[in-house]
Amino acid sequence: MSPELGPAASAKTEKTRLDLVDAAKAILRTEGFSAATARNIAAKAGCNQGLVFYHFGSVGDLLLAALDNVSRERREKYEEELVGIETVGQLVDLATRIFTEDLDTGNAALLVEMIVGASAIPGLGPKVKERMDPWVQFASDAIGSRLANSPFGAIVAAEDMGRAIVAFYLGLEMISHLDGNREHALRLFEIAKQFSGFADTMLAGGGQ
Amino acid sequence: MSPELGPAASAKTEKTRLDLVDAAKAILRTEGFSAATARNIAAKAGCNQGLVFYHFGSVGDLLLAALDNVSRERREKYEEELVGIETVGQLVDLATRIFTEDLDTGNAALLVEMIVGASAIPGLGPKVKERMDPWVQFASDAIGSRLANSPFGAIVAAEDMGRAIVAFYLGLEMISHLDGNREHALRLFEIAKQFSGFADTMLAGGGQ
DNA sequence: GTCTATACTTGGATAGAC
DNA sequence: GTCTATCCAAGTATAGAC
Repeated sequence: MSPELGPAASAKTEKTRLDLVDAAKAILRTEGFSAATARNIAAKAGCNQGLVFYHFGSVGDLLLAALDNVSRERREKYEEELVGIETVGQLVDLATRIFTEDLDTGNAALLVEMIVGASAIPGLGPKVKERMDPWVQFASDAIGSRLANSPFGAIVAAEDMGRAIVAFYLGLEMISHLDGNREHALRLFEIAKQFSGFADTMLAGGGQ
Repeated sequence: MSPELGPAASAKTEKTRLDLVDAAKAILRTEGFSAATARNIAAKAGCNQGLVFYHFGSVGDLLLAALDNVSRERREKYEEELVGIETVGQLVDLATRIFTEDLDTGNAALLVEMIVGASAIPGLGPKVKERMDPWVQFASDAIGSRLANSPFGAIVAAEDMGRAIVAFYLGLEMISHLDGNREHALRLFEIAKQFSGFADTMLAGGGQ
C-alpha cells in the first residue's frame, strides 16, 4: 500500500498538533507567558521544537490556538450550565463555581497571561481581543436578560455589567495569583451570595 | 582639588540612577514588561547598558526601584487628597479621578505589567506583592472608616472590600488596555456615582 | 562612575537529512 | 511529518580601559 493521506496518516499528525496545543495550555497555565517558548512547549509535548513552526507557523499562532481551544471548551460547558438559572442567587452560585474552577485549573491564569503577554508579540493584541469579546458577551447575556426588567436594568446597560464582571474576574485572578491565596477571593463570592437574596427580593417586587 | 565624594560628585551619579529609574518607569508604562530590558532602559536613559548592573545589580532590581518610586509618588499624592472626604459620593469621585489619571499616565499599566511580569524573573513575585499590599491597605482604609458603621460594614470586612476594589481597578486597566478604549471603563464609574447617592442615604439613616 | 568589548545563554526561525 | 543542525537576534552580566 502506498502511504496514504487518509484518516490513519492524518490522525497521527493531528495528534502532534493536539499535543502541542495541550502543552501550550499547560505551560501558560502553570508557568506563564514568558515560559511559553517553542522549546519549552515542544519538550512538554514530547516532540521537536521545529514542529511548532511547521504546524503553526510561529509561537504566537500556537498560543492563539491554545487560547481558542480553552475558549471553546469553556463556552460549551458553561452555556450548558446557564440554562435553568432563574434567580440572582443561582447566578452568583454559577459565577462562584466558574471562578473557582478557572482559578484551580489555571484557566483564569491562562487568560490573564495571554491578555497581558500579548504586547510582547507584535500584532497579537487585536487577535487576543477578538477572543475575549465572547466572554464579555457571555457575562452580558447571563446577567442582562435577568436584570433588564429590574431597577438595575434601567441604570446599567447589560454590556457594561458584563465588562465589569470580566474585569473583576481578571483582577481577582491577578491578586490571588500574586499572593498565592484563593481564599480572599472566594470570600468575596460568599458576600455576593449574601446580597443576592436582597437582589432577588427587589426583582420579585420590581419586575415586570 | 582632589576628586570628592561630596555633594557634587554624588549628585551626578544620583542623576544617572534617577534617569534609569525614570526610563524604566516610562518603558513599563508604554511598552510593557517584555520591553523593559537593560538595553532598552539604558538607551532611553541616555547611558550605557552596563550601568544598570553597576547601580542596581540586575534588571529586576531596577524594575522594583521603579515600582517603589511610582508607589511613593502616588501614595503621597492620594493620601493628601483623601482628607476631607466624607460622603460615598465624594469617595467615588476621588476613585474616578485616581483611576482616570492612572489610566492616562500609564501607572495602572505599570502596576499590571509588574504583577503579571513578575513570574518571568525568579524571586520577583514576593517582592512585588510586598509593594502591592499598601495599595490594598489604602483602599481598605479609605472605605473602611466610612462604612464601618453602616449596614455594609456589618457584612463586608474593610480588607475584603479593599481587595475587591484593587482587583476591579487592575481588571479594568487590563480590559481598557486590550481594546484601546477607556470610555467603557469610565462609564462604570458614572454608574457607581449614580448609586452613591443611594448609599449616602442609607448611611445617613443607618449610621450612629 | 562611565564606557567599550565580550562571554554566555536563550529563543525564533529555517534548511536539509531521514 | 519529524528530526538534527544551524543561523541569527536579543538579552543578562562581567571585565577592564578610561
